[in-house]
Amino acid sequence: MANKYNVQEVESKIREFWEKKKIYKFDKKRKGEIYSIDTPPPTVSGKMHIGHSFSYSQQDFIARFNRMKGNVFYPFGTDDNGLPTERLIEKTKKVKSKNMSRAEFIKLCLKTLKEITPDFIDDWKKLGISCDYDIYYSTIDENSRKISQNSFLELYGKELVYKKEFPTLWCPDCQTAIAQAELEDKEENSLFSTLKFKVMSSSSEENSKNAEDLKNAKANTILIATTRPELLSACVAVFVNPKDKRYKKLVGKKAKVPLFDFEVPILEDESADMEKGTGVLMICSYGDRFDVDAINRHKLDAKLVLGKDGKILDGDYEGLKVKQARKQVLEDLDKAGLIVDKKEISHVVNVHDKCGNCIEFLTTEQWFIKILDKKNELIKQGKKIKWYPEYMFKRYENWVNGLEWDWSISRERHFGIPIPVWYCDDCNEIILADKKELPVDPLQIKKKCPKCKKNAKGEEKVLDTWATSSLTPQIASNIVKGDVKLPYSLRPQAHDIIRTWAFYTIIKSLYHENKIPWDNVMVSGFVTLKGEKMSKSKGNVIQPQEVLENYGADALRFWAASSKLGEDLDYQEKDLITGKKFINKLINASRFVFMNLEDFNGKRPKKLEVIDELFLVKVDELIKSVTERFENYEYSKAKMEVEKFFWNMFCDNYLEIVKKRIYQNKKGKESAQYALYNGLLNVLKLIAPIMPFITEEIYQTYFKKNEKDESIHLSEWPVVSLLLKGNKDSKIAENSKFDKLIDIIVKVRQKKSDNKKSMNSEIVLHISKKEYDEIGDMIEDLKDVTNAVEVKEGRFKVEFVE
RNA sequence: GGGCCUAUAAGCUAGUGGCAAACUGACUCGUUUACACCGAGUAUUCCCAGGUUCGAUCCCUGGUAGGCCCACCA
Repeated sequence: MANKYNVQEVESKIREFWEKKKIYKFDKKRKGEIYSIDTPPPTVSGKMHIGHSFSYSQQDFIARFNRMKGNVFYPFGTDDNGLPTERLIEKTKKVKSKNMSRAEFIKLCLKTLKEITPDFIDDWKKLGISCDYDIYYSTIDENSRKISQNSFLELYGKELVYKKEFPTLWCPDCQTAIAQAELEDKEENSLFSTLKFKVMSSSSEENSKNAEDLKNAKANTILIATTRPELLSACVAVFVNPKDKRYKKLVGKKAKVPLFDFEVPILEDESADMEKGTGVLMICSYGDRFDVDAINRHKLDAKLVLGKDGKILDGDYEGLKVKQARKQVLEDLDKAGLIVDKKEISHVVNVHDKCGNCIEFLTTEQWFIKILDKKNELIKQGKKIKWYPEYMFKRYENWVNGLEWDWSISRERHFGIPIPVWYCDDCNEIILADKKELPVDPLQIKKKCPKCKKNAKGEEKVLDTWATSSLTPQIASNIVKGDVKLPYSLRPQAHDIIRTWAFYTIIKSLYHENKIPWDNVMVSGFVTLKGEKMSKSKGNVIQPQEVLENYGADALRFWAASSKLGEDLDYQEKDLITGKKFINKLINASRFVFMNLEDFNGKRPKKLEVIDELFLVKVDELIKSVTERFENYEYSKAKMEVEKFFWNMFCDNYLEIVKKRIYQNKKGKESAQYALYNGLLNVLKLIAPIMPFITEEIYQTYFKKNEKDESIHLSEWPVVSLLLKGNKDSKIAENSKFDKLIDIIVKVRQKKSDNKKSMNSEIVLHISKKEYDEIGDMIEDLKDVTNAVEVKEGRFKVEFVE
């Protein structure tokens, strides 16, 4: 091994070795239970970002640990069927999906994906993510399309999918329906305007044909505050609270909508908050979700004023976008003297998570999956899964409890998996695709209505990307022909998509297989920079490619292992440096160990020196603890324990203790060699899941000739019994002797330091009789490490030899 | 407004019902058979208040601050 460690060189050499030898190939015949991982397919976005490198490292620790304990199924996929991909293609290819035919655009998407995906995946390989990249899926490939469309058909058959015309969440910018889970909050400044509505003293007998009378009637005025004056023309009612005495007498009368001069009923409804605004609430179709509820409740007729493009449909404001219309309406109201008060407020509005634009409610025909009547069952499923950290289950539960709509799965997009249905032009019959023809694009295939034999029209909508990515376990299983079944062992993911990916996957596997999708979920946090979430807009982005270039994958992974599961981690350059130092130390210690192992035959000597045996007991304790840590997904503690042990126990103490014995060919040399060899090998194995490159490099350089396994990552996870033989209790008792020895060494070092002497200055050491008796069989070692010419009984004292 | 998480040294983090700890940084010292990307040593600390307890940084209650999710959108 070269003296100077060239990270780039070594890591790419090791990577090539892994690929050539197919170290991470899934082989179901390999012994050991299969630990299956539902790998998150990253959205193809050009480059891996730091958050990816963080969370994928964390799942890889677990994957590698389990590979050494048995067998691992670890596929890789990319998510590339939705809006983000459309946007990426539009941006990189400088095209507008809207201006292209669907077939043309899809062709371009697929072609571009083919170009960019390999480079994209390469970043994962460079990080040392140990997936079997041959078990690969894309959420737009044939297998995925087939499974996704099949899921749709199956759920339709079970009456869990339905189509309905309903006011749904709509993004005017993306021009598609969206799901509740795709909403995000955004703080926005708005003008909160108080408008004058005339109250007509109409009774039930009177109506508008007596216009003359009404005009003469004594017209009261009520004030209504709103942030959405552009929806005035869609006003369908005015609500007051039944308990509100101020407005009691108005109930049953009609209010005249300012500017538009039509009348709407004044109704009592609990939802009107007496404290808010003027206590009077106007209901428009549709300002928000409460308008939707209110209109349904009172069976009011909705008015359609907004088009799918977010523009006003007709009237004086036709063609204006929501915000323009708002401005114009306000100006006109102002001119007419209908505004009593205006104030600037800051409030939170719902925006689409993909584009950040305000959502609207539009009545459109959409496909839904039933979930509202299954809340309890879905929570029950969630409870069967083990969540790491445990409290993440709460987030899931809260989300399920707070659901208000069924899952809207259809999207008005070009690029996506088509919904496999046709509609008869004549009788509107829904014609389903045949399972055998999947995957299918209904726009490409002509069908006839089985009833009236007329031509049927293909559905233009596509499935939302979550409708497909919620099937990743089934998609991956299908690649290996069902060798891996649900439930998987593990779903790794970040906490922001509990309400989407985790939730939807749980729904699908409940509906399709009546199972939980996985036994365990491990939830990663985010990467922050100085406490702030990284984002391109803030410009505080760290590129993992640069980190890999400067420090290497092992150091990056070492950093990623320093945060507890579920917790956000602040990016700190110094952590990378610490990782790099640790790598260096591993290299140097290994070189030193093997410098002294040239005449070592690999066999266990008949008798181990006490100190060596005790050291190996320490290693055993470490193995036991680290194994438990990994089993509980506590990789950060595992890392910390190995790091600490290696640096302090192994290098600073044990190596120092046995140095002289080996240099000077003293008695017990073989015993020390044996302990060094096994101690180092086990430490390497314990840290291998976290730092796969350097451990492999050291294994190949020094251990391979004696060890049977082709790669350290295919070697067996260390087991405790190796060293802890015989009476366990007595070993532990003796073990405290080891600690005692360390205590004395520390005290001697302190004395030397106090006296400004070098660590290898010669001394005569005095220790108490009790100590002397206790560590009696290790006196030679004590002499070696403290450079004492003599150890005497008596009060503790360090005498310096001139 | 509801739920959840977090609060420990200058920084980042472990940890425990009984002398509070690692790493980085600071300071002092040392370095000739792995490593100066090293070794040894020193200093500094448990958010606030109340309770349980012989004893609380840890458990309980309340508060404060920060983060996340949800609700609020007239």
